Amino acid sequence: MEKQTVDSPLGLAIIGLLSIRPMSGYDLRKIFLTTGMKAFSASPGAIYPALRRLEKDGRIEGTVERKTTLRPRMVFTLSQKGRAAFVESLTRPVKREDVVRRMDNLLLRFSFMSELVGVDKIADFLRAFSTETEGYLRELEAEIREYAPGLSFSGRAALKQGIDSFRANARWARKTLAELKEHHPKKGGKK
Amino acid sequence: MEKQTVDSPLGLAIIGLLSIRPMSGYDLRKIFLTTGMKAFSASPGAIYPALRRLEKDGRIEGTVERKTTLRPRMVFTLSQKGRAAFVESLTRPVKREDVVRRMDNLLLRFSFMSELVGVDKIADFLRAFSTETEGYLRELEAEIREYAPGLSFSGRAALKQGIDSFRANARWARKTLAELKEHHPKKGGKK
DNA sequence: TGCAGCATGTAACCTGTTACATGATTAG
DNA sequence: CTAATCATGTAACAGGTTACATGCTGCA
Repeated sequence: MEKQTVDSPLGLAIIGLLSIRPMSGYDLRKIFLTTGMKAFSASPGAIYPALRRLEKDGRIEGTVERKTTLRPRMVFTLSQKGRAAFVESLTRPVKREDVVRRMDNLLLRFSFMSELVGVDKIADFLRAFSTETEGYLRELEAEIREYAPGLSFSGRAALKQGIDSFRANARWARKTLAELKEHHPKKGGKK
Repeated sequence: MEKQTVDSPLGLAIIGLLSIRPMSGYDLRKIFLTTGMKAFSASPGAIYPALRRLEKDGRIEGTVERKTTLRPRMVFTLSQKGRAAFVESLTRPVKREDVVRRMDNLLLRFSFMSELVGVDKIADFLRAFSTETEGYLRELEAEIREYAPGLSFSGRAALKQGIDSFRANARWARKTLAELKEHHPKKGGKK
């Protein structure tokens, strides 16, 4: 079987944006610099090598605009293979470890789902997201009950911040699932 | 002047833990594996090289227990220099960019503050944290107002998640600042 | 003409991941 | 004795950071 390509956060973000429309490296940079995707690196030293990796892997294709000059503008398009692999990666099961160590990756996956997978898959994602988040939340709550007395003021407060933050995520997932059901009632999704 | 040492997340976590008590690499691993610090790498391939870097830099000192055997146990202690540098790094100003791209680093810094800096510095930190978080929150809110119509269901929901999450952080900071004032009333801290 | 912004790239470096390897100690 | 756990490490690789470099384009 094909080797399991685990995307870097930046690679995944690029693929996701290209799934919306073809773009150049510079277009991607601007998005990372100016929108809510500021968490990703906008440095050319990260973006251009990432694009070349994805191209070598056959998941995107670059075509040169403005051929005549020495400074061409390359526009990248998601290939069929790339789109298929991306859809597959979007629907991978949500594990506890993803919630604990790769929350950013989960949210990134979610943000591109509507256009590429059915409503039922989105609902599955949100349900697993809730389950795992709430599970980890219980671990953290047990931990604070057990260790709180031994911790310093700021140590304890930092732990509470973690709990608050996972709690906000769990709430978000439940609310979003409810909205999803409201806007796409009853019968299954498009895929 | 000394070169500005920017710590890797793992390096900072290790220094912080060693500021509480001396430990071996294996002790650190266990903490990263079993406590709320799961977000850090517990792999030997990350921890042992990090310890060696910090030692070479003179910020920690390793002493061998159980000298006789081929598999020694090394216990690392924070040096005076290491402690001073750590305190300095804890009190560095909180910038907008820290909130946007290095939230984890900020929370890590905060978690070790009580034992090393005065109450007034902790309060400064929380105030700057609130200010910057709320500032970024307003940026995100402007963004969702402007772009929401053009976004897909999941794209919009992902943006909302970001807003929820920063909002939770802002609330946490204000609540924590209030608790701090309650428990350490009026007159300045120890440093 | 000159400058700001468009657009792409490279090189050195740092750090983390994965996988592998090794020996020591202790409980059953 | 032997398995689990303690304890430390290395090598190959991947990906991001910072700093630098270069050329094109439109406009004042």
